[in-house]
Amino acid sequence: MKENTNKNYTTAELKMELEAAGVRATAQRVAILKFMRENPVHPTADVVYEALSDAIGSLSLTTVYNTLKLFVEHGLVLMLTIDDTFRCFDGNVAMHAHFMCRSCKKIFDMPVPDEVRVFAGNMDGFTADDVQLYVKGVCKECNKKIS
Amino acid sequence: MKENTNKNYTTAELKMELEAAGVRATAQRVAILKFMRENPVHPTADVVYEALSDAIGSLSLTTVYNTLKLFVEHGLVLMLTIDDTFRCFDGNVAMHAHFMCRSCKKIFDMPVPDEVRVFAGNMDGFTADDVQLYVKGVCKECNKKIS
DNA sequence: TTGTAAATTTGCAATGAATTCAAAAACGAA
DNA sequence: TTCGTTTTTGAATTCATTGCAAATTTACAA
Repeated sequence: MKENTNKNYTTAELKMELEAAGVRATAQRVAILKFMRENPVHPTADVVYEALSDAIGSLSLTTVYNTLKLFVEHGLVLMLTIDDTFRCFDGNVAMHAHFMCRSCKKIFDMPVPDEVRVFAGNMDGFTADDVQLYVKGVCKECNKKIS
Repeated sequence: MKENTNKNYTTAELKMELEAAGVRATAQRVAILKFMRENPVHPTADVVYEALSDAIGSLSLTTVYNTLKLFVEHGLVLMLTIDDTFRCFDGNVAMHAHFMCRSCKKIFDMPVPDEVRVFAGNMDGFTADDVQLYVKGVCKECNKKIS
């Protein structure tokens, strides 16, 4: 529904972003943030690990788990829980909804109704820091195949 | 934010509901559906099992998992994926949002903005069958304790 | 009722994503 | 360089969920 602008990031840019967020800019963190920023996908920790383990021979899956958790805590990436069988992440932290296709399992980004944005501010006594709108069904492509 | 009306259900009512949904009404299924309908909580499979294993001595945790999965497939209960560390279920299938407190971990029901309801119909080529709005933050009670 | 095939339940073993932990490595300040 | 701290690594572990095969229950026909 929405194409991510897929620009490239320099190491300097990524280091600045990490330090601005208050996390030390190690080689592993720069590589993981670069992957999350440049790829408009919703990878699991394992997918990130597989994508980077060639370039960083020593990379450990534990480091990917730790780093993504750290990034979530510092607001650098989002954690999605749209599917209960795996945890995935999103390098696009701007507010948007997610659609997961029950057939092909792909996750799509979608715009969010304005009302959802203001929704979080309207809860007497409750303070919200994260709003996720998840939709499940069948995507355009799979609907074509079925009919 | 919203109190569930917590009426009692007769076995006859529950059996009728199961059969109307197309599932055979066994003793275990009636007991599990009764628990889900009468308790306005968001239990994990294990919580349901603990709640019922005294009354049904032979009950197996596997049966609870299988039955809740079956109920989800037949629209009798909802599965929530608001937290990635556990899967929980909701006996209230009317559309509503969920708020999870990061402090006490409780899950609250909330009304949903009307726009979210119509949202699912507005996606060119995509067909939606499930919409979940998850909000995380700190609940009223925990906010009081902190301040 | 009784027999029989199908559906359901049970309990234990297996799975696999995520975490723990302690040792090794990298870092940063002096 | 040295020292103390932070980060990374990988093997072992955890634990919620699932697989599976045997036991039980059910529906229904004879």
